[in-house]
Amino acid sequence: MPTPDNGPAQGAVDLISNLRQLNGTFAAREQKVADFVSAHLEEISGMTIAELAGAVGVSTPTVVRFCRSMGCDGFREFKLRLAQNLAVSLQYLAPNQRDMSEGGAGAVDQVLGALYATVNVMRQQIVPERMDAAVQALTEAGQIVVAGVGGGSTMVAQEAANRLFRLGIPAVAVSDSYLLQMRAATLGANDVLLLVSTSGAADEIVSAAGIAGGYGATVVAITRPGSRLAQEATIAIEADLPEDPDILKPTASRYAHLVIVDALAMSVAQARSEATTENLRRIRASLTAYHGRTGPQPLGD
Amino acid sequence: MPTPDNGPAQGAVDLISNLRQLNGTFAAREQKVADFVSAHLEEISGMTIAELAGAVGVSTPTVVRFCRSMGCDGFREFKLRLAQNLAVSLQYLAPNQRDMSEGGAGAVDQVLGALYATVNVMRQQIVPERMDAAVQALTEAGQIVVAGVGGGSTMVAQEAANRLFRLGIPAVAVSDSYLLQMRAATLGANDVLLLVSTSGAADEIVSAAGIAGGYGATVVAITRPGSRLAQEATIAIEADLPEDPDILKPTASRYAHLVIVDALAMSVAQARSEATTENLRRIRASLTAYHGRTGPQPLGD
DNA sequence: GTAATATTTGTTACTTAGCTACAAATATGG
DNA sequence: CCATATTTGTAGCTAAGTAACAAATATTAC
Repeated sequence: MPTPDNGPAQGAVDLISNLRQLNGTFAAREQKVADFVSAHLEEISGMTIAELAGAVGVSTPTVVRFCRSMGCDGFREFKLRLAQNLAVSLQYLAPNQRDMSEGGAGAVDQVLGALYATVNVMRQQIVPERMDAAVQALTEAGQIVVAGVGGGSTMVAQEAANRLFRLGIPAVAVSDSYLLQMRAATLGANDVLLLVSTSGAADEIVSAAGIAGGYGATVVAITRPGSRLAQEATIAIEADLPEDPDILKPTASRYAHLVIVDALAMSVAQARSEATTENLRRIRASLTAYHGRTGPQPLGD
Repeated sequence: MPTPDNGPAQGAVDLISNLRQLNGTFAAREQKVADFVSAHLEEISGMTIAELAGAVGVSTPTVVRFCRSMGCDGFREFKLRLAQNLAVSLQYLAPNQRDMSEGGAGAVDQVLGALYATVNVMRQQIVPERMDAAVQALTEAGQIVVAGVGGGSTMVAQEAANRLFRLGIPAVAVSDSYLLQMRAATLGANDVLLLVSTSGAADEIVSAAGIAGGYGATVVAITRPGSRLAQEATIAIEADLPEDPDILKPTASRYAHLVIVDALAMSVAQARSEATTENLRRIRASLTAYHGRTGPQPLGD
């Protein structure tokens, strides 16, 4: 859909999603190649065309033809692009190879691995139309109430309120359950309730969505696909994110949610830029007067 | 320094930093190759060894030898690894090519671009020893006070306190300037003051660091290299992060700081795992009793 | 200062990887 | 059931990457 005709080897096209999309449309033996590639994504880049053909049980030209069907110029380019597409997650996700015990930077790498994996999955699942709809609702909102349950989501909610508030839109983050129900009941047709929940099953959140929706407010939810919250929401930005069962590790989905919030806030900012820049100028001016520093520095530190 | 002897082609080693590190130690003609590669990083993956050799003005075996010096098995592997290393930044950092105007997923991509860029820079600058030292201090801390100024850093500070608190260590986040000074004064030899500041120049933070340090507390700072805060801190985790001057865009350094905090918290958790798991078990049990759900779900949502 | 050794670099030759052209086999439609 | 498309494999070709050896250059010791 993003690229109706992939003519001269576009570097940015994601091979893997392309593979998923074309799945089923291949000729019989080419499909076998596709299956094998899907199952052994990481090894392909290190293989020769003969090895791959041998492993699949087809001839080498079939492999080349498969690469062409994928929009590549040949096997060489296919390998290269596949490697590049995978690199992001692979770079840090070297599975057992890395010692858990090595302290120092090891922990950083682990966090980064989870971060990359989560964020990439999120990127695949984002539906642009939903984002646009959410941006529009937020841009035109009279007031915005943001909420999230649990440690991670609370933080994201607060950050969302923070960012939106800076744009001159009355936005508050609510973390108390009862307060949330009350706030939800005060929202009207022109207001937005923005909810963040990894699971989408927390009662207080779903209930708040119902209440706000009942009063005609737009409910934007960042949550798991098909969850109760997703069903209740007016606009559901859905992402099914992998979570590490290891309870010692941090919840990586926070990052994905933060990215979504940042993207929404940025789009809203651009949409409202006239009103916004004036507001930011004022904030900056007051801060500069406060601690004297100037220069191209991000607001708020 | 991380890899004294790079024997059998370690996949995770970053070629580009390796290149910078080895710069100057190459033989004359190999150095010419290195220079050319540095200057044309992105094109290399698409070149043949003959093309590269021709462009540099050396023989093909010299190129192969250069690749070997870099720890690769040959030119093939070199190209592949270079492509992988570059992919991360290239994937989203396609400069002006991407339309600013395309809403929807475009904003997400922009945020992701900034995220990747920032986080990769951070990863390069992390000093493992500092991380280890910080982890040790935090692990053995009697109490921890966390603080950050400005929107982004405040969030990170709160998240840090949140994570550490879950591990059974008394940790609080302070956002009020005066309260921070007071809190800092109450810290003793066994306590830790964890400060987050992008600029490292905010008076209230630097002052708090001085006070806490004066009373013998360990001051851990996540901040800019050489900043006032970095100088004042006992353990400085330094990262010089690129910031987009566009005020509408989100502050990407938050992500880098969050990753550091997560990594620290995770390491502390592992260090204290005996005490920790019991604590987490209790939290989980109480939550489960509260909303009935179970399963391998991250704590707190 | 020169001989001896080590290091660096290029030339030649070889193996194999990837691609093209063509032919056989299979599927599709009338 | 035949004729036409489409798919697949075989054989051969080009060139890419590498190895082995030899020449050139730098380094060291006496």
